[in-house]
Amino acid sequence: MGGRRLPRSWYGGEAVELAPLLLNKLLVVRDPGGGGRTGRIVEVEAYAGALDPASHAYRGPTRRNRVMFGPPGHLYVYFSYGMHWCANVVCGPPGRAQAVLLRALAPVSGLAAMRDARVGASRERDLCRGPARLTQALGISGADDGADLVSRSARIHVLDDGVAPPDEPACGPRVGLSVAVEVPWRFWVPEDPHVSPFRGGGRGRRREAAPFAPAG
DNA sequence: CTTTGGATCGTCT
DNA sequence: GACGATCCAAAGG
Repeated sequence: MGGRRLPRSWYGGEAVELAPLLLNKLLVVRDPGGGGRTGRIVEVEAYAGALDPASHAYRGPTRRNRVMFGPPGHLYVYFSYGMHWCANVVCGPPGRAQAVLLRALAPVSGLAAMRDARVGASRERDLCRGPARLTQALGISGADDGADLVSRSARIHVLDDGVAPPDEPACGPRVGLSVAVEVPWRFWVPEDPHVSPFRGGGRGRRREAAPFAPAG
């Protein structure tokens, strides 16, 4: 599985700028047996910390969100709806609590292990289609909250295998929010079948991402 | 394809 | 005590 790790400095940019650059990168989880599970990132959402009412970090540090307030290049994993795990890449300058939520992957390797972890996913397309599905498929859980993606010995890595991000990533509103509903900080690879379905009315389209600060 | 309702519990007010 | 950065199955077009 070729590809090089990205240095910590790479994660230091603003979430809104980094999110589209994460598209087409590889998310790799090393399994104890020596095998691994890999998916290509095809859908993400940016969350801008204290500036963003939709961010878990909007109201300041808490026990749950403390990892976001630390250095970039770590994983923020949270427990959702009493039964799911979702994973974010922490980015931005330390203390800004910015993060990029990983929403969907195109499975690349370790498909058998993914299927074992997701009994009931009938189609390959559904293995990693959704933020909680992808953590389940790759075996990411609360035990990985705070994991360092940059260190050589890490269990979880983000790799650049030379596939460039889309020239024109699609973008649109983020999914599942009750605030900042119009802010178009969800980014995905256009036409990719592994992107999760949008729920909440309106379709995303190709357009320019809004400037950094939310309009409201 | 779409809509609807239930599951389930940590987190923060 | 209320509310989720969700998923799934079931039912209807």
